[in-house]
Amino acid sequence: MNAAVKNRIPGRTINRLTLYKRYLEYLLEMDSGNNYITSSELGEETHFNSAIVRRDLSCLGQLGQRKVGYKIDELCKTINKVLGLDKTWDVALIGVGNLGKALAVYRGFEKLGFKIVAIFDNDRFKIGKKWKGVKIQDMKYISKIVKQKRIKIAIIAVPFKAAQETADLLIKSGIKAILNLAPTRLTVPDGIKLRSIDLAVKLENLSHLLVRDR
Amino acid sequence: MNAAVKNRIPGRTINRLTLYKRYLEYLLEMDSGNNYITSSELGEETHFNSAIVRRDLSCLGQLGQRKVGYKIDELCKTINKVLGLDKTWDVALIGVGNLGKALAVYRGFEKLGFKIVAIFDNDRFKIGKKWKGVKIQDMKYISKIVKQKRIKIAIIAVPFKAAQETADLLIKSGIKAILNLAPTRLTVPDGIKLRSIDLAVKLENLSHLLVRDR
DNA sequence: CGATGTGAATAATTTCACAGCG
DNA sequence: CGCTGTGAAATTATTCACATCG
Repeated sequence: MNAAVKNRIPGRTINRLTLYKRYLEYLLEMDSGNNYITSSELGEETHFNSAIVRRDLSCLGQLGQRKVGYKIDELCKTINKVLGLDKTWDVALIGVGNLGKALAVYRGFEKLGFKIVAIFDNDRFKIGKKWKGVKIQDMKYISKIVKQKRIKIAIIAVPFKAAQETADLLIKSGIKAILNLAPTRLTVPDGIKLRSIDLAVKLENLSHLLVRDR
Repeated sequence: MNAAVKNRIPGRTINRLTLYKRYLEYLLEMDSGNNYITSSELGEETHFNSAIVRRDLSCLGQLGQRKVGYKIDELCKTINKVLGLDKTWDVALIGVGNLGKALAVYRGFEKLGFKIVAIFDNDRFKIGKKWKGVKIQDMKYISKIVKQKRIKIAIIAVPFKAAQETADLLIKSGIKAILNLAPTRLTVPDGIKLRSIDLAVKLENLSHLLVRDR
């Protein structure tokens, strides 16, 4: 059934890899002169136990050098590869409310390797406008353009009532991964990757913690 | 050391409670006529196993009725109480870039019980403007106003370079819980609640999944 | 020596499966 | 009967602790 189960890296590990990598890139940018980093240093910086740093990194192969640590640039490159960041991903953004707009103009994406190449909305006052050089198009062209450009990743930033039908349409058009920012649980077929950012979950978690501790 | 460790509800459970509650509220709004819901129905809807739904809900006390299920309105009320949502929380928003603006004008918050009562930025072109009736103020007044209004929750939506110092200032001013939207790991003292929303983590998780499965 | 990599121990979370009860 | 609530098993994740090796 599962073809690709050799050495599946745990989901939590993947999340931490992003955080490790962010710090490694910061170090490289700083050019501190230090070429190596130990698991304890990396752990301290990212607030994880050094043992889990080592176990996480051991998923990537034998990268460390005893007594020295991990070579920063090499480790960084390996993590990027595992995260699929050795290429740039074309991304479709659906919905240009304030949140969508925030994403559309956010420059950080491209640095990470995600390039918004298509933007859709169904507000006729927005259609035709450009954000960072990308024209906002009518949502009725989603299927055509996603297919044409072979886009694999989409960000859904539409109102929650429209989120599921948007997802369905995207998937029918060939999208393989969805980042859902609408505050609703999406249902997607097997094989489609889905991650959600849910503000309410985070906020209510905080308020719970506040009342829990008196 | 820990005064409030009687019946601490697991963090994952708390996250799911938000999702259960969202569906329950939807049902109440629909007024479908059905007053009860079973763990299987709730689980199916929220994509969780019915056993974990039952275990989660059992943390709240003995709420279910055998053969019938859980009374929707009662369950909803209990969850809200546990999540600290039986009152409205005043929230401070720091940073009115696109992301901050998206949050400032987002009407969903208030419905959840979070009211943005103070907005700060240090861009003098933004200071003085109003968003949804709340004036944007100079960040130098953070301490004064947070103390004055006794605000406990803050959302940080400033550029990542300013995030840590903003957090430090907020905490010194009496903030007890922070939702961090800046793409950086914050360090906060014990007792301060911190949750982060990290777009990069989510996106890179997706790209990893795409390359993992071919 | 001093760091990694990893078995083994521990902890946390989820799932199974069923007793118990209205 | 049909559901909840929950022991017990299974699974997953983290931490300890140390053999190993450059």
